[in-house]
Amino acid sequence: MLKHKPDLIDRKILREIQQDAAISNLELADKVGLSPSPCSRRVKQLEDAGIIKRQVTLLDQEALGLPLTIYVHVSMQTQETARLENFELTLQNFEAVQECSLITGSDADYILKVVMPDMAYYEHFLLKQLNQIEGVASIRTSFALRRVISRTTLPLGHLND
Amino acid sequence: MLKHKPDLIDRKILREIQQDAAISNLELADKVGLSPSPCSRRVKQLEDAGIIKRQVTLLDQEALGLPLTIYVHVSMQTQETARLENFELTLQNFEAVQECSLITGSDADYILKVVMPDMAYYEHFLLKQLNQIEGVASIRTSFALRRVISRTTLPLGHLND
DNA sequence: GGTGAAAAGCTTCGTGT
DNA sequence: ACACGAAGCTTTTCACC
Repeated sequence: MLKHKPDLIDRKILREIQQDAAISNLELADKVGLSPSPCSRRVKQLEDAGIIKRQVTLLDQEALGLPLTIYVHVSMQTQETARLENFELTLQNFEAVQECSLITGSDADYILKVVMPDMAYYEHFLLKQLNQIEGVASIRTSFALRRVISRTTLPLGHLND
Repeated sequence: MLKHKPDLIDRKILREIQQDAAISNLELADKVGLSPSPCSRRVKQLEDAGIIKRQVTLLDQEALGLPLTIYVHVSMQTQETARLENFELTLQNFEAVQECSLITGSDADYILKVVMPDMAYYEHFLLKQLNQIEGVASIRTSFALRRVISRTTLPLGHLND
């Protein structure tokens, strides 16, 4: 899906705004070596091309009282479409679930990343919510001891000419 | 780490700006039922309290030619501190690594989430980069067949009075 | 915390190169 | 396609209620 292949300046723009969405067009233009007008034009084009999705504010997990990050591997009894759909739909209701992917190459079917205030909350989530969903066969829990890398910036190196 | 416990209005603010960092203070104030001045005051307080970290722009993985999301479980030969530190430091150089956590409750030591343009890139990453790091014992690869949930918004429900 | 006004900043044009 | 410059607007920031 590479309709609008970003050139060198586009990539500079993307690099900057990925790190800081609050940057003004003026400062952005300066950093990428452009004047404000063509810079904002390029940003708009990148939005229209669907490359720029949206701007979000990142909060601090610890400061909000969510020190626990947990990776959960979920296996399903069957791979029936209806079962999977129901599982995925139910999961949408749990705000603690930051990520969920259907995966292959593992004994599990889904991998989840969830954040929690403490163990009591996780126990409740595990036994009363996740484990209650129809079709769940087994669950394996991995606690994150330490966050080594946590990035929202996508790599752009593969776009080089 | 709950120095400044956010009240109801704070939580409304956090909910809004988590979803859209581009919202103006005027519109934000309106949405949370405040006038602009106290609203911006609260946002500043939340920043000072370390609850608000920063604003970022999210890009589209597919539009950028990065259709592959891969979860990688890495086991280390030993848990020697120096080895782990070297592994973690080396990993910082790989922009494709979106997340990396040291985990327990699994046979693996680290779980990684990486994004890739295609299989050839991943093969290179796996054999020439990840596998070359001192102390890596074994690597298990799980391809994401489908992204079910991908959120950057932290849950706030546990803060309710 | 609300209201108002002033000041500062940004974005957006048009024009020219 | 980019640079420059002016106009117009929004936003932030006070002082005061």
